[in-house]
Parts: sequence; C-alpha cells; structure tokens
Amino acid sequence: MTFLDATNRLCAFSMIADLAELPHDLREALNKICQLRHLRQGQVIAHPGEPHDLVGFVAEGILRMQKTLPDGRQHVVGLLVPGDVYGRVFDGAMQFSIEAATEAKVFVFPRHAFEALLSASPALDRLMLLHFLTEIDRTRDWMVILSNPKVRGRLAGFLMMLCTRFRNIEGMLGSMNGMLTVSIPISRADLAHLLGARAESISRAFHALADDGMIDIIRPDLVVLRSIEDLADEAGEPEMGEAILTEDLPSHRIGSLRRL
Amino acid sequence: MTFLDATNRLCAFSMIADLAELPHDLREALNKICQLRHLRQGQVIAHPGEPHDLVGFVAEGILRMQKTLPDGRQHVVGLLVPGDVYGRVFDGAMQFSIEAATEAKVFVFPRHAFEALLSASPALDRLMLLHFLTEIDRTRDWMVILSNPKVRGRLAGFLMMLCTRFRNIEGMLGSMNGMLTVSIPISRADLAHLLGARAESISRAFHALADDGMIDIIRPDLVVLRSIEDLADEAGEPEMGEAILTEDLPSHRIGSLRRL
DNA sequence: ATCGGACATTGATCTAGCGCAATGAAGAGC
DNA sequence: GCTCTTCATTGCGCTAGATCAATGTCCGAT
Repeated sequence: MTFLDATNRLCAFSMIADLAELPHDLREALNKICQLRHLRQGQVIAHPGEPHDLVGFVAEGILRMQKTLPDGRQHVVGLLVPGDVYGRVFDGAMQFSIEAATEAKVFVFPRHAFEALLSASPALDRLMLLHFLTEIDRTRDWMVILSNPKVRGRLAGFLMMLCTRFRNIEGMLGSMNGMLTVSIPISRADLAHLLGARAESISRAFHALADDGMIDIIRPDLVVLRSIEDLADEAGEPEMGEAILTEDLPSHRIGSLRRL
Repeated sequence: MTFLDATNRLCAFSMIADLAELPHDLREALNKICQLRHLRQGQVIAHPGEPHDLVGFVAEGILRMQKTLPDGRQHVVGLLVPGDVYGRVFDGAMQFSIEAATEAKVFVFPRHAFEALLSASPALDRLMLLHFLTEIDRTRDWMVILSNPKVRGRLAGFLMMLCTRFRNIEGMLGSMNGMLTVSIPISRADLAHLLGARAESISRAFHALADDGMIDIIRPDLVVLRSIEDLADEAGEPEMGEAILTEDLPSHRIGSLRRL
C-alpha cells in the first residue's frame, strides 16, 4: 500500500479525505517522503517530553494518546482512528505518548521534510489548519462528555462519540439486522481512566445500560446499540442521536458531534 | 487603545505575544481592519450554528465558551482570557456560544479581511497554526482535569489551571504576602457544569480545601492558594505544582500545564 | 431604606459509585 | 493437555456526592 492508495481508499475520512483533493503532484511529493509502518498492539511510538521528529497519518487501527502520570498510571486523553493525524509541526515536544491500541498501520513523514512541503504548499498548510480546528472541536466535545456528572451518562456519550468517529471506518462499526454494532477499542481500565471512574463502575454502567435495553453486550469489546435516542438522552444530548440517525451525513462539522 | 497598543502592552501572553513579533507593516494592516469592542458582562457575542463572520482577540476580561444543551442548560466548555483568539477561519459555523463572563474588551476582525491577510502572510498563518496547536494541548489538559474521579481533585486542577493561565494577566492573579491569589471568573453553578458536579458539591469542595489549609476563601470569587504543592497533589499532578512554583517560566509549551 | 432576585452556603437524607476481594472467562506460553 | 496471566464481572460495605430544602449574603432597582 502506498500513501496515494491510502488517500484514495480512505477517502471517507476527514483528514485523508481532504488530502485526496490535493493536487496530484503534491500527493506525489508526500508519497515520496512517507514511509508505511506496521505497529503491533501495545507498541509505543511517541514519548512525552522528547521531541518527536515524525508526523503521522493513521491508515488502519486505533491508537491512543495517553499521559503518563507521575505515579506511573496511564491516562488516556484521546483516540486516533484512521484518517487522523498526529505529531508536531514547527513545534516542540509531544505532550503525550502514543500507543497502538490495536494492530495498526501509519504513514510517517520526517518532520522537516513535511514542514518544507507545508511551507511550499498553501493548500496543504490550509488543510492542516482546518484539521487542527476540527481537532479542537473534537476535544471540546470530549469535555462535554466528561463533564456529565453520572458514569452512565459519560459512557453513553462515549458510545455516541465512537459512533460518529467510527462511521465508515472498516471493522469498527457494523450493523446486525438494522442495529449498529460498535467495537470498543480500549480496555475497561483505560476507559475508566478516560471517563473518570473505576473499571468496576464502567463494567456496571455497561450492564446497567444493557438491562435498560439500550445496548446488547456481545463481547466486552463489542456492543450493539439498540436505541440511539435513549443513549443520546442518557448522554444529555438528544441532538447527538439525531445526527447519528441521519443516514446521509452532510460534510463534517455541522452539528455538535456530526464531524467524523 | 489601538490594536498595536494592545500587542505591545499584552506582550506577556501567548497569542498576542507572538503577534508583537510580526513585521510592523503586517501589524499595521491588522490594525487597519480591526475594531475595538467593549462588552458588558453577560453579553453574548457568538451563537452556535450560525456563521460568525468575525475573528476576535481578547484584550481584557474573561469570556466563556459554552454549549447550550437542548434542555436550555448552559454548559461551559472553556474560558478565554486576554491574549486568546476565538472565531473561525476558512470554516463553518461556531460550535459554541461565547459570552462575556466579566466586562471585557475584544479586538474583532472581519473574517474575510482577516483570511485575506492570513493568505498573504505566511508568518501570520504560521502563528495561527501554532496557536491552534497550543489550544489543542490546553483542551487536552482540561480533559485530564475533568477525568479526575473526585470533585476535590477536579477543583484543585481547575485552580491550578487558572494559575497558569492567569499568570501575568492583570487583575486575575495577585499576591498577598507571598501567597498567590486567584480570582474565580465564573459562578459556582457554571463551575459545577464545567467540572461535572452540582453547585453545592463545588461549594463544599471549596470549603473542604479551605479546612485542609490548602486555600483561603476571601470572597466566593477570590481565593488564596496557600499550598500549591498540596493542591497539585490533590489534582493528581505534582508536576503542575513545580511548574507554577518555578518563577522564571521558560517559553510556553514545555511541561503539561506550563503553557500560558 | 426596603424589596426582590441571583447566588452561596449549610443541613439532612439518600443513592451512585468507590474500594476491596473473590470469582469467572479468555488467551499466551509450556 | 495444563498453568499462568490478564481482563471482566459480581458482591458487599462504605464514603462521596446528588438531591431537596432552608437560610444567608450581596447588589441593584424602586
């Protein structure tokens, strides 16, 4: 797989979708300096504090960004899904470490070469700027989810976010006789850290939602969403439900969580 | 006060600090298209969903970004302090409404004129890109604070964040015989929404921290931080304390919360 | 000065979620 | 096959925090 293949194949996703619209010669230039890396699960590709000289695009799999607290605990602060970009440009050290949550493939670009292309191409530069704006919105959406006072509500919000982000991502979102199935890319313990709770509480919250008929738990890492409306209601944001249920999503960045 | 005055006077802050280093003619150009607006407390200057055709720089006061939930509740998702930028460029509608938490002054730029300058000036463009990167980091720091399972911990983290962000901002951070005083720019109810708790719990958490000698509550909106280390410990991030206690902060974006 | 409203605090009760411990379930290595 | 390890689940006592209600405090308007 080359980078050009990926941009064409992954054209459903935010960043890479936009990349596909770049002039062909620019994509060729990107193709020349990029390198495909296979990551095994658990592999760490960036450490906080030390300068990371690569910019990466996720092609397959899920990565998680996490902060290592002084006491050694890992604190998940975000997920990267295919189409996402990570790494620093024109800038200092990484704030977080990045670890492959599943087996994954990423395209990496030497930072300086990438920056040179950025400087030379206003179109690419503009794309990165828009991408970062989208990322800010996503992170603020996270804040809204996290500030739900109840664990059930936060979990419901998390599931809704997975829905919007995993839409069209191969293998992450399926449908079982009309119902939406979501694969949960991280463990209960990590989810607990992410949602400000304990693993036991997360487990209980999952089963509480199941008891209320909102979800079915096929496996710990695979759930069926039976009632998006109820989940959105639980999360405190009916509008999220509408957005997900709307089949023909318009281009990203319309409603709160409508961005892919 | 002109925009040029502001960039010189506010040179301690992130975005405007960098602006001050722009070529003089570019700042003149910005000066020409900008307009100073006085905001009274509670004034709303941006509504979610509708396109906002202004880009703004905060010169004085505190603004809060908030999401209006379907049930009418307001959900604070971030604060803007002097030196911060808001608004959209090359892009769709605002995701959140912005409201003046205190009396405030902002410089506003017509969006299209600003975008034209952005396109014409790689330096300004680069500055905005870096600014957004910083903003992403800040929002992720928020996530870490919000995912603290205890209200006390989240409140402590919030106070620490105010410390780092208010550093050098006139009137927001003072010192009383060696102790750091912080002014709390939002009400208990808003703080409760922001931190995923109830106003009563926030009030109790404040007084619990006071009982433990970590803070003194002068007025509901003014507290003295007696022990940064203990607060940082409570927040779960000893490193935050070190960063604040270090008098000569290096340039922004070094440690977790060292960015101003 | 007095009234009214917004906001902060305090008290009392009740429940959600923590914390610890024990028990399953699934995969890796031998 | 087996054991060992890791992860998810379940039970139970206990605390933090939600919830409801009352009181206090400040400020602006009359």
